[in-house]
Amino acid sequence: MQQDFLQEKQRQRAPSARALATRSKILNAAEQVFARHGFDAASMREIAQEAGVQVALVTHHGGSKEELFWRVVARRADELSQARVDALEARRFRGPLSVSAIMECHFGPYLEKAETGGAGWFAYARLVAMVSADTRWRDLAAVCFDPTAQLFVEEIARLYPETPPRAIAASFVYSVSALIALLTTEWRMQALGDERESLADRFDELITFCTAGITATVQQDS
Amino acid sequence: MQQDFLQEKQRQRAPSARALATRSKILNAAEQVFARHGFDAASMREIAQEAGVQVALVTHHGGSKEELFWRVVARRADELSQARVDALEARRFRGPLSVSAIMECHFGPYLEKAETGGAGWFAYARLVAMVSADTRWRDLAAVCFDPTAQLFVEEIARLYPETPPRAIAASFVYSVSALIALLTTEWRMQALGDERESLADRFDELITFCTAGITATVQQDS
DNA sequence: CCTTATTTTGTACGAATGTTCAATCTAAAA
DNA sequence: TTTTAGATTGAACATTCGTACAAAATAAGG
Repeated sequence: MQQDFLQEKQRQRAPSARALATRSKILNAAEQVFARHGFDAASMREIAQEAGVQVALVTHHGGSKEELFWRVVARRADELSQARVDALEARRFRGPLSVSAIMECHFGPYLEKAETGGAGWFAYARLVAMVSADTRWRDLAAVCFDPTAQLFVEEIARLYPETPPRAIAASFVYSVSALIALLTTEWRMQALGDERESLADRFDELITFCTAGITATVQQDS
Repeated sequence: MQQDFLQEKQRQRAPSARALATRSKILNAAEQVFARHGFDAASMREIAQEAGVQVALVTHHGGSKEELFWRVVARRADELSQARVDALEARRFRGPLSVSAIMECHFGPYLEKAETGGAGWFAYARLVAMVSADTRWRDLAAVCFDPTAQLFVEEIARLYPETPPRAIAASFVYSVSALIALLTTEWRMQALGDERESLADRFDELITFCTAGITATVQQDS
């Protein structure tokens, strides 16, 4: 994805290897702190401390607090969006698509990254929840999330040409919100009697839930 | 619901009618400001200004900022929980329950209140989203939300005795998260092509979605 | 080696925050 | 009417916040 929303300032030299390392260290620290406290309660000072650098260095690499949040979200969103589109393309070659296949192409790549990529991707899930819930991040969502989501909605719409797109868009948003709930409100499920099981099993269950929901909705509205 | 988590200080006189009025004015103002900016970005000063009173008066009636948030959430949660339980009881007299009937008893009372009760209930939806997403409100959710949710989960579990409760709890959380998404991320749905329609129609669609999802999940896991 | 762009440090500023407290006003109770 | 608990005001406190800036350290390019 082209990141034209915040270009780097003009450089005369390429950033040094060490600079790139600290830059990544700062983004990781910001990701953890933002996920832990939310945007407003997170402080630049805690981010700096978590990264082991000075406060001004965070500003130097990340820009303002708001710009820093953009960079943190966009970094993972770009990687994940690419993986989702790739999964969809690969699946297309293996025959005609179904609703469950499309949802697997959307949920699957995140599962793989979360299982192998450590705490960063779980923190990212909390950031997605924040961005989706707060109208303040409208533009961020429009840049980072909407294009890929639009792609998947259209893919489902192709399966049901006589169903109005709005019904599909709504049920897709419900599905994504359920995914975010799975990743961010595990404590609430446990409080209601859901003991821990493997993340992969939960994903299978979720895909069953969403596929049935989407199918029932489009059939009712067509 | 018994509100033992923060009792009033001992009084020698009953609060005057005017005091009760300003108290309610403050809770309403806090509700709006919390919903608008989130807990951390909301300021006691903006709440005071919105209520047309001094800052110290907000503290006097609401306690600390955190206590004030509890009071704001608990006020609506108690009323809504009562309505949901009443709806379930009333429905039981009209014959055997189904999944869709149970979900209607959960979603319906909110719809009625939102359609007649003005902006307060829409603000409350945003507060529920915050509480559900942030582990900081674990105790608040346990007191205000979990008992009623537990009741509905058990009601569904009674329909499928051979299904493990955790599958039902998970799909119920997915359903509630979809309801919250419907109420708080309308802008995201519109960005994906969902034009505005009546709230009641959206609720019908959502119940279709959730009923199908729950039914498919419990049948797969039994 | 020397120059210079970049990275990193340390510090400081002004603004905004939640909370507290004494003083004043209101109205219920005696 | 007198008394007094409670409601309301206004101002102040200490703290934390995001940001800016100059100086020092680093490393790349000539």
